[in-house]
Amino acid sequence: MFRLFKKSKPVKIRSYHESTKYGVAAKDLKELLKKGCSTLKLSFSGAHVCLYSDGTEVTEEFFQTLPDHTELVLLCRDQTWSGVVFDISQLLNTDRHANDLIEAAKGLLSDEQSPKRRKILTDLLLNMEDRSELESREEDENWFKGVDARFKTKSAYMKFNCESRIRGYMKDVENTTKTIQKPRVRANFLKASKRLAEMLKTARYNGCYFDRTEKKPDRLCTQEGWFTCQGSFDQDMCKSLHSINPYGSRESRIVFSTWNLDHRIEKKRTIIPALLEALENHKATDINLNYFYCQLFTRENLKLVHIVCHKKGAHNLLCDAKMIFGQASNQNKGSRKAEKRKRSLK
DNA sequence: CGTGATGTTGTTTACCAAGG
DNA sequence: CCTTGGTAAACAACATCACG
Repeated sequence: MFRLFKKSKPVKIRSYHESTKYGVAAKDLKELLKKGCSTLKLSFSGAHVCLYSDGTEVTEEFFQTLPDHTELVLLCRDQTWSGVVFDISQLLNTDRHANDLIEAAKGLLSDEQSPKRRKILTDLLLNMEDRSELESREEDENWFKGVDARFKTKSAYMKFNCESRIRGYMKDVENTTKTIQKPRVRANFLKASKRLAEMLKTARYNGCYFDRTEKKPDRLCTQEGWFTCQGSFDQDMCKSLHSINPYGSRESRIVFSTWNLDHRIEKKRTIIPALLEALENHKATDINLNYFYCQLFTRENLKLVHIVCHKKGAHNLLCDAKMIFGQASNQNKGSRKAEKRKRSLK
């Protein structure tokens, strides 16, 4: 007598995108595909199955030899599953397994000899041990190690850090005053410089850029403190997708200090000389100081970049000649133009 | 041609002084 | 007193120029 019924084999099956596993019993591969496609709502045509663990394709023959409850992945036409690059999305969904993962990585690291593997493990740990949700000194003492005692919260420190960088730019403007020979120009420049300093002070040195507690358009980071590299001055965006959260750990905070606020139109090579030249030939009141303020100190001309995206060579960008003049008499015209430009940039 | 000095781009740190 | 703001010194990478 023929064996009419083969015994069904129970396996666990999941799809490419969803990590939820379903138990399915089938007596052969065809039945598995049929049942699998229906539970996972996938198209039957072109569907195939492989091992979750290492991506080995499951044939009819191979299927019969599988142990019960083997974990399998049901793939559509053209999809492949690499067992080595195992379920990355699950790794990123770390909140649930974060502590286990951290412990596991620390364990591996403790007797790891290969520098490359050490690097990978330490990078993983650096990103997993994210304390960015903590804000005060009491909550995350380690983050504040080496930070002046006057800072009580991370945001306050980051804000100061930003202010101090931007104050440095103002310093450069002030310092050029001393180098000017002609007394008339020098006096004009000093006046302009004083006015710029006033404007900057009113704006609180734009410290809001690094402060995650600031409102949306004012901060450069997310509410959690994530900053994204804006790409080198001549690129629209960063190809390497650099990102960092200095609020996350002491180490990230320190590494963040290597990130730069890069002037697209360069401060010393271009902006300051342009201001100087304008003051040589024109009355101070004819100059659109607001334009210079924006180029020197605001995100209109500043890009936050990872150090590898910070090009230190000449940028060869010029100030907009149309914007340099006409602050008072052409105020309306000028600001309308500025609005127009802003809109067309978006 | 390479090399060193100088000046540009930025950053951090320690320290000082004025003011609430 | 602590906070705030400013300064000076140190660091690193790159561009440019003069010199042997």
